Amino acid sequence: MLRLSKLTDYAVVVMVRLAEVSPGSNPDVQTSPGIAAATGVPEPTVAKVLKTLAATGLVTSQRGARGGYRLARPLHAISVSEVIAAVDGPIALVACVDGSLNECESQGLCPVRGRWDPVNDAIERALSGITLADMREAAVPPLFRVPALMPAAE
Amino acid sequence: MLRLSKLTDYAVVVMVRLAEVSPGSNPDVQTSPGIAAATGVPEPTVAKVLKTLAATGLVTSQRGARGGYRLARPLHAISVSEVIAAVDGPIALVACVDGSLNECESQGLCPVRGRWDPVNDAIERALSGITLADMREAAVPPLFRVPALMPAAE
DNA sequence: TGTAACAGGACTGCTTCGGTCCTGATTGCT
DNA sequence: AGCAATCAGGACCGAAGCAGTCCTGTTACA
Ligand code: FES
Ligand code: FES
Repeated sequence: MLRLSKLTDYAVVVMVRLAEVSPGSNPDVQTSPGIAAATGVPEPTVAKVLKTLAATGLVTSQRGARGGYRLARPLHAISVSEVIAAVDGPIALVACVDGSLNECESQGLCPVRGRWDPVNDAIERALSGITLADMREAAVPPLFRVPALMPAAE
Repeated sequence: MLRLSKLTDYAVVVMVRLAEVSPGSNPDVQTSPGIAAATGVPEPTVAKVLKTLAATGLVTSQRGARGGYRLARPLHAISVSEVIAAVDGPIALVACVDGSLNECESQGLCPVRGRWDPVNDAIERALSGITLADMREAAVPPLFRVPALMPAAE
């Protein structure tokens, strides 16, 4: 349980990569194929992730021929909870989100009504305190990141 | 994402019910059908949950004719993380936990290797601080909820 | 005008989960 | 001793969500 989806991890990878080129290089935006080549993630998948992130406002897009994507905020200003919420939907631990059973609304004695609220809030708080910059720091140490070194997935 | 399974919620419901046993009533243990009738959860499902909890040691079982289940620890000594780990497996946010594949190709360059560790640890810490007693308190007062009752771990 | 790149879906195969049921093993009671 | 109640443990199936791909516009630059 508490297994987050691969898409979320891809989102983190992509956004970290998106921040790697920002410091004043020739292009201020990066294209989906370029990021895919740099990260080793399949192009359609990375495109899907980028579109999702753009829809939620975590990254900004520039359409057209010389278009691409850009981070809306620096890494240290983006929390993990935002990324998870953007990719995997809102952080809801209980199943009462959908109207499977109507007894939850009318009765008021639903066992799951407010039970998981403290847990939910605690997780939300914990995830809000971690930024993408922290995750990059945690992942980099063993081998420094080399662009275009990725052996790709087999 | 971060949607915990219904089984986990059932486990909480069942364990809270298990603690409701009258101190000194006829049986010090409760049977699966009895708990199912008291909670409204289908009998096979509650039996499955109980068996899982018993396998992990969160509850103790008494076999035989007058058998049943009993909490191994009081509610305030059981954290939510234990229940989640018991029902849904270990709290692992990445997919590389099991040896489905040869782990990763090379752990040194794996992007997910240590990246989610701080997040994982933060969630674990947050969940460890909440006990079943806290969840019961949060769920019991549907109409008697007192604003100043929140323990609030801030 | 032509091309490069994003936008936003629809679609499908697959894994996992939720839920049920069956067959033993064990213990108390008659 | 025999019977009944109860747990133990797995097998099984259907449903749901997820991962991944692809297609058809729309926009902007050269
Ligand atoms: S299931 Fe929604 S309030 Fe209970
Ligand atoms: S997925 Fe297991 S180490 Fe990367």
